[in-house]
Amino acid sequence: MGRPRRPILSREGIFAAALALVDEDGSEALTVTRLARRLGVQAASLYNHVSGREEIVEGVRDLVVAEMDVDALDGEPWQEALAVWARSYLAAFARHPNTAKLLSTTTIRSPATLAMYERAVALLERAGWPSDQVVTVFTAIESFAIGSALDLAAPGVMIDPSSQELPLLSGALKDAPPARAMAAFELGLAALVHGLDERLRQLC
Amino acid sequence: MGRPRRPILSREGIFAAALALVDEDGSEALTVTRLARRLGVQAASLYNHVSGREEIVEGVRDLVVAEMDVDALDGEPWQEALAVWARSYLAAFARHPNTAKLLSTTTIRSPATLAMYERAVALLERAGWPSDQVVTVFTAIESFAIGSALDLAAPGVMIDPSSQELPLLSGALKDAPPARAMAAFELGLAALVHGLDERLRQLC
DNA sequence: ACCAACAAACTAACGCCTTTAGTTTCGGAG
DNA sequence: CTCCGAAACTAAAGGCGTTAGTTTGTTGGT
Repeated sequence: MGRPRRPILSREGIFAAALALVDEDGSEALTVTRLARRLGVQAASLYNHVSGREEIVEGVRDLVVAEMDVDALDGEPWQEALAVWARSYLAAFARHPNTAKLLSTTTIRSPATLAMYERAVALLERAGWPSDQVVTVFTAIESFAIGSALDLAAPGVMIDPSSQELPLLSGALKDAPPARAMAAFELGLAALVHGLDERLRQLC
Repeated sequence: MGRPRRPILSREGIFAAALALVDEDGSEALTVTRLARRLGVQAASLYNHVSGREEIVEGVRDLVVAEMDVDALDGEPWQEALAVWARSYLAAFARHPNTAKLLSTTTIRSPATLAMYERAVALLERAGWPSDQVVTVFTAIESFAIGSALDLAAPGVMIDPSSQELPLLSGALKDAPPARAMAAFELGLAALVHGLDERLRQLC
């Protein structure tokens, strides 16, 4: 076949297709072979545009991070700014739940991600956090957000209703709100930010 | 070769070898082929003892969960009990950092894990949390713990020191404590538990 | 003591996967 | 117009999980 009259592939197109593939078929569906099939192309052709599967994953990460509200980190007060940003963080993963598993091991090399961190540091220093605690505070928030994103994508607790063991858990699950993961995120975020606020006040 | 005079394999041996393999060579090293090689056996032989790779992963999960201090969930007061348990949760993953990625997508089918949840529910109900919030509270804590475990296993922030961009982030990273992930966990845990405590008080 | 049944290893094979090497064809620059 | 590089291809190597069928050792009933 040789070179086509108009290029079929591009880095952006590959990343977008990869994200769509993960959204539709799950994180384990992101294989070079299946991605190529979706793009109407042989697997080897992708290697003209990207260095390998790993680079494709990083491309997906950039697309998801791009949906986060990084501008929120410029807001005031810091507690509110952090909460708004964290909500947009979770919202991005809520729109692409299957990417959470794919991206949870944070290979922090993506420029977009680093730029986001830079602004978060600025926010916390402006707020008066001592410089040796800035990274600690932000890490705590992000760990919570990542964990919540994974929980959001997890397929609810599977419990055998026939077994009479675990009566308390069964009951608690019945009473739990329908949007379990989201409710836990909001509750935890509020508690976390409130707790951090008191800690900061106590430092001054 | 046929049946050996004494069995070479057993479920427990397979799970233990799988955990050791992940500990030594990382989560992506857990393949049926490599696990078999480590056990001195052909890959297909494992299928006489386990149904497939997924069951092996669940076996690893059970081993890690077994290292957590579930008894802590019977303690008093609930804030302290939850904190002790969460620390043992993170400690288990600290001993086996590479398993975090393997287990983070919580297929909650393992009996040990469900039993742990049952006791957590009991703890929170004893503490006076309304029944429709028990699962929410526990989910928040566990999401934070899982996120922290992943962070613990992550290979620190890779930042190019030659590039003059990201000055704030570079500085903050220099000032951050050496055990960054652990410090973030302790700070976040304290804030989270404190915030939840205030929320509960406010409900009464 | 024999034989059937079962257990636990094996070999072979399928259909995926990632990646590399080499080939063909097209577009654009000199 | 020619030639170089871009962008598709085909072919292949080597690893993956899993299934099917085979061999051999152990054990329990007659």
